[in-house]
Amino acid sequence: MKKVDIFKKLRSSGLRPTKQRVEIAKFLFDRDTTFHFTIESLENHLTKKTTCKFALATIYNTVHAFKKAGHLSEVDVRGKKTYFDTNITNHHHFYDNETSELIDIDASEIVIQKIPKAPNGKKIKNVEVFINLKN
Amino acid sequence: MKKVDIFKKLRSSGLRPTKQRVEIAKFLFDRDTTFHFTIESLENHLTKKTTCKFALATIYNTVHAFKKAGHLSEVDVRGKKTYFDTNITNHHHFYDNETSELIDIDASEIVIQKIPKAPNGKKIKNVEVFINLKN
DNA sequence: TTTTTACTTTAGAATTATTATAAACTAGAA
DNA sequence: TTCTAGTTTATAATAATTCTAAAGTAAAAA
Ligand SMILES: [Mn+2]
Ligand SMILES: [Mn+2]
Ligand SMILES: [Zn+2]
Ligand SMILES: [Zn+2]
Repeated sequence: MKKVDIFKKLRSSGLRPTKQRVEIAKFLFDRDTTFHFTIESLENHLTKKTTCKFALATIYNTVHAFKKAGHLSEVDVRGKKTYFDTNITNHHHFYDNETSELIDIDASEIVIQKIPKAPNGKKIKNVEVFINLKN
Repeated sequence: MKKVDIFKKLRSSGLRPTKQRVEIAKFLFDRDTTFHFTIESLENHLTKKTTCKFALATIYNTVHAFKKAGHLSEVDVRGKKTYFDTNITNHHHFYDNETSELIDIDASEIVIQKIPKAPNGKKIKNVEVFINLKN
């Protein structure tokens, strides 16, 4: 991903390209495959692998701005911390409870044959399949 | 559900039948249909509809004991609060984001035709389908 | 370029859900 | 009854997240 694209992610999220935000965007989007992260894991990476300083609030604010702009999604995982996902396509997850690891499942890999109709006056927005793993 | 059964729930959870615990168990299990709740909604009910006093810690402890004994399950819902479920069968959920309401879907109402195999050395423990609703 | 303005970062405080603590209380065994 | 282990409770501690307001900076205006 080029610098231009990083700036595009920032601009389309209503964010000025400050050095903190550029570092965050580079880490999140300048890569070949998508991944899952928490604010904590993101902060760990940033403090270890970059030179600039990051206030926690800056990380929270930037991640939320990306999410609001549709550049990140959130995954529901049991537990206290929020998991984010750079894969914003419709997809599903394996969850390994031992390692707390999320693994993507492409939407095409799961086919649902039968599904109930939505209740009175409601529509189905999306269907999320979550597969818990054991050893 | 008879008093005997309430006592059985408590005993099988390793809990003595104190007045607080009996009230909690009666509210959770002495009814015809299962339901979903949070610690907060449970506390609201208990303080309004019963005469005895409940420390928050007692509610947390009792609910967790029921969960550990398998009398309650936990549902993953986006948000900060933990949702519990008196339906302990394998089942799925509709989630109405407008009202924050969970609606049960019986396991038989969803049929999955195709599912990926679990990664290396792992097995599938269970499959949870979560259907988000919109208006 | 300088000035100005609006936006941004930051440290620390506040908030919220949850869990831990330890003293006063109680169910049930002896 | 007495005794003991288990229980309730108020309160403190913890952990993730959000808020605040002062100091700093990007980019528009002059
Ligand atoms: Mn969650
Ligand atoms: Mn949750
Ligand atoms: Zn994913
Ligand atoms: Zn349910």
